[in-house]
Amino acid sequence: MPRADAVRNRELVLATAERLFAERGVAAVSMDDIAAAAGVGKGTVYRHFGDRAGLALALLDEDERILQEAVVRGPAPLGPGAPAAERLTAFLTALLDLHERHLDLVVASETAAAGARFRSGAYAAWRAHVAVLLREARPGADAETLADVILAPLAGDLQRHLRRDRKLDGARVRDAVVEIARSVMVDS
Amino acid sequence: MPRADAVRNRELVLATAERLFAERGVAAVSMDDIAAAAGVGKGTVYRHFGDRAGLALALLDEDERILQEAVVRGPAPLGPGAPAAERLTAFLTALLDLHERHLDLVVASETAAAGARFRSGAYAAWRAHVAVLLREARPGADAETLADVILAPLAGDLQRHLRRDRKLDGARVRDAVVEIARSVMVDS
DNA sequence: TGCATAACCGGACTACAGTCCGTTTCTATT
DNA sequence: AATAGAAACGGACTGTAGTCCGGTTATGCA
Repeated sequence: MPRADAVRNRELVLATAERLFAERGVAAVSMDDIAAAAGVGKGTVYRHFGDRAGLALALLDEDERILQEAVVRGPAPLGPGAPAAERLTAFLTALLDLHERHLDLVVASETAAAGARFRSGAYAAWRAHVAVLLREARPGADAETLADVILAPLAGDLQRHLRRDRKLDGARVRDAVVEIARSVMVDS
Repeated sequence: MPRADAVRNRELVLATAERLFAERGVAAVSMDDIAAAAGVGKGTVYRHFGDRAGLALALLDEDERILQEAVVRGPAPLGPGAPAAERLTAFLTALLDLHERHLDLVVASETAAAGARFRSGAYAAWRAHVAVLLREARPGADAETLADVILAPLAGDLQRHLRRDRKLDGARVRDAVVEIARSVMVDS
C-alpha cells in the first residue's frame, strides 16, 4: 500500500505542473520551478515521475485512458463493430486530435533520453491496436512493424513542425496520415 | 571570404568529433570533450556549428551530399530514368541504409531544441524529392504533406528503437517503410 | 611595411536535468 | 501509546548544453 503523503504529493506535483504549463507554456517551466511552486523538493518530483518526459506522460495519461477506453469498449467506428479500415481512420483521427490538443506536452514526453516513448504503455497499446486492425485487413503482412511505421508521423516534433512552422491546418495533416494508412489497408 | 584560421578550426573540430565519436560512442562524448581534444575553446565549437545537433548534421553532410548527387545525377533506379515507384523504393532504401550506418549521429542531429531537423537543407531536399516522385505517380494528391508522412518513419529515435530495442533486422524495417510508400504510389 | 577593423578565439558563466544520501515522517505491530 | 523500520522527503551536488564578452589575430588597404 502506498503511503498517504506520497499519493498526496504526487497529485500536488501533477496539479502544479499542469497549472504552470498552462500559465507559462511547457518550454518555459523547469523542473525546479515545478518543485518550488509545489513546495516540495526536487527529489520528490523525480522519484514520482522519473524524468521530465515521465511527468509529461503522466499528464497525458488521463486523456489517453479515455481514448483507450473508447477504442476498446466505445461505439463504432472507434470501438468494435466497424470494418477495420474505418476503425483505423477513426483511431488515427482521434489520436491526432489528442496530440494536437496537447502538442507541447507530447513533444516533452518524447524528448526522453533514449526513446523511452516507445517503451511506454500507451505507445504499446496504440501499436497493438493498429496491428490488430492490420492483421484483420491483411493477414500475412508484418503487422507489428507496419503499425510502428503508420504511427511514426504522429511524432510530436513532426506534428509541431507541420502545424506551427509550416502552418498546415489539422485537416490537411489528418488527410495525409489517414490516406497512407488507408492505402496500406486496401492494397494487396 | 572566410578567414584561414576559421576554416582550419572548423575542419579540426569536425575531425576531432568524428574520432571521439568513433572511439567512445556519440552519447559518451560531450561538447567540452570535443573542444578540449581539439585544443580550442567551447565558443569556437558553438560558433561554427550552432549546437550539438548542428555538429552532428555537419558530420552527416558528406554522406548526404553523395546520396543527393546519386539521386539527382546518378544511374537509375536511384537517379532519373526509372518509374517513380521504383525510384522511391530505391531512395528510401538508400536513405535507410545511410541512417543505419550513422544511427547515433542521426539521433543526435534530431535532438534539437525545436525540430531544427525539419528546417535543415538536407531534410528539405529529401522531402522535395519524394514530393516530385509522388506528383509524378499521383497528380492531384497533397504531395508535400504526404512526403513528410512517408519520411516520418525514418526518424532516428524510431529507427534506433526498432533495431536496437526490438531487434528487428534492417530488411524487415525496410520492407515496412517501402511497402507503405509503394501503397501510396499505387493506390488511387 | 604598418595600421585599422572586422572576424575570430577562448573560457568563465548561467541555467537546467538528473543523482545522491542524510534526515524526517508515516504506518504496521505490539 | 510506543516503537522499529520502511518509505518518502528535500536540497546540496554533479555534469552538460549553450551564452557572452574582453582579448587576440588575420586580412585589406594605404
